[in-house]
Amino acid sequence: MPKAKYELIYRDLKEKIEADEFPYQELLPPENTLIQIYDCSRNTVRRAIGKLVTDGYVQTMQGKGVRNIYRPVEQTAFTIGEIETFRESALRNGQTPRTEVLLFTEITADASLSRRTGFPAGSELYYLQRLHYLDGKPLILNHNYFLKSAAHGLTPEIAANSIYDYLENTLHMTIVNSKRIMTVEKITEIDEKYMDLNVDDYNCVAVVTSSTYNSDGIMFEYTQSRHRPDYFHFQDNAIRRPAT
Amino acid sequence: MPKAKYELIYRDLKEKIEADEFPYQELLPPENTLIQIYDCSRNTVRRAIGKLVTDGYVQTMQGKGVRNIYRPVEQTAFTIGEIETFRESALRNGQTPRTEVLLFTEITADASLSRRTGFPAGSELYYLQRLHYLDGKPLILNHNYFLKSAAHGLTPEIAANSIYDYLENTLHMTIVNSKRIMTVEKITEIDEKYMDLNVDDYNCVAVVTSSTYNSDGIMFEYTQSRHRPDYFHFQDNAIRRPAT
DNA sequence: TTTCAAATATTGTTTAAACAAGTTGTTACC
DNA sequence: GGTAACAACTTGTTTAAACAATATTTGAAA
Repeated sequence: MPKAKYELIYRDLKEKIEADEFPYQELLPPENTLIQIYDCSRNTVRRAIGKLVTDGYVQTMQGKGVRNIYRPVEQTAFTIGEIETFRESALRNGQTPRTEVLLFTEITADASLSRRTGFPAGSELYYLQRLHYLDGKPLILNHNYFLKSAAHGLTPEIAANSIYDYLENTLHMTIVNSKRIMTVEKITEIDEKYMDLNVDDYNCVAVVTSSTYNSDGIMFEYTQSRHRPDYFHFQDNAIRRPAT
Repeated sequence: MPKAKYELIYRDLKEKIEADEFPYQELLPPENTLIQIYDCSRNTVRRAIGKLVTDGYVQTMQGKGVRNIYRPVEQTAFTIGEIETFRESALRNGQTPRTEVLLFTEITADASLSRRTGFPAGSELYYLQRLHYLDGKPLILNHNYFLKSAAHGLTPEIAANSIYDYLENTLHMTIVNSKRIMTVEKITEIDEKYMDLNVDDYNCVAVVTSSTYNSDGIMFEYTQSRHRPDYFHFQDNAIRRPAT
């Protein structure tokens, strides 16, 4: 339920751009027109446009206007670009998700694990291994570490569905921020076994390591996602800051 | 030369956070204090803080304050995360960059190339192959396509230094926006030859495909960067939008 | 017709103010 | 001591206004 007015304007403009209601490379209506359309102040319109800029949908040009530079992307397979659960991502792309829980244990972080994950030594954690299928194909092997104090009550049944759904809707946690690092690593025997890969074919996987924070500023999750290389697809939009 | 006040405040706070002047997990001074420190309005302070949020440096909590969640990252090798030239990135990480131009030609986009790159068919282009070395090691093999009309006067000598430096400082072009897609691809013979790789070791490379726009909204560059997998490292910070 | 200056249109920055919404601390009351 | 109401503090949203900076159009003068 979005309440903020700028959020509504942002979504409306975004939908219109995606629906091709503004021609590619052409200018959107000027701010003054949008102010009348949406019956709001200039700041509110500008805030909505600012979000479209960071999305890479439009480009503002001082003195000229706001140009539509949105291009639809071909959804090859699995696409990430925001904090989105596997399920959300799959459904958005019209695919059928399934998750298999390979391992569900509780562990205490020792010095080594603490260094690797960033959890304080001695933290009580859930450690899970999960395999994500898309349209029947195993694509992602996840190693999840959840802080027990923040995700208490987690079960294998929940893990087979959506952990985030549980955290957000049952525990009422608010997920805010996720720092991610992408690398490419050599395939392991576990990868090979579960993701149906063959060293003679691909001998690497794409690895996304993420540390996720909730609204209390607590890092409650550390996850390593190992992706089948032939289905890995990550999108990004970068903005160049003016010269220093 | 940053002129905007919010930009100065943003940079000052960012430096202070990186210099550990605010303790990790603690709150920054409240807005009202920052208003006095920087002698500005509340909006201006909030704009600076907003940029720190998207950088993943801080987290705002309504009713509580702004928490520092910045963690320094170990710079393993080559790190991307903004629009940055190879040279800028290398120097920022204290490394020695060198670029070798393998190929410098001028071509006209046919239907196939147009479909692949997004340039209109018939576009006059520069096509370059460049090899980027870091501390003597060949790490990135670039296939660059530049729109001739936007990058006229490009020479192999310029390409061996910094093309962006030429575009920005000589042609006075303003680079604004870059859409990037990351995938993992099978290694090619060219990759193997130039990046000193061995199929028996890694048989994949990390591929970053980028389409870059200037301030006129023109896509003037299409580049495919093929990275040595063992040195590839991409950082990102994602923010979860509130539930729909 | 050409050229230069002024006016107009558009986005960029900053200030000020009011109210909303969430958190924390205090105080009065039982 | 416990609790509930209240006050104080903090961030979130929105409006209004003024001026700056850039691009385009208009119009007057040569």
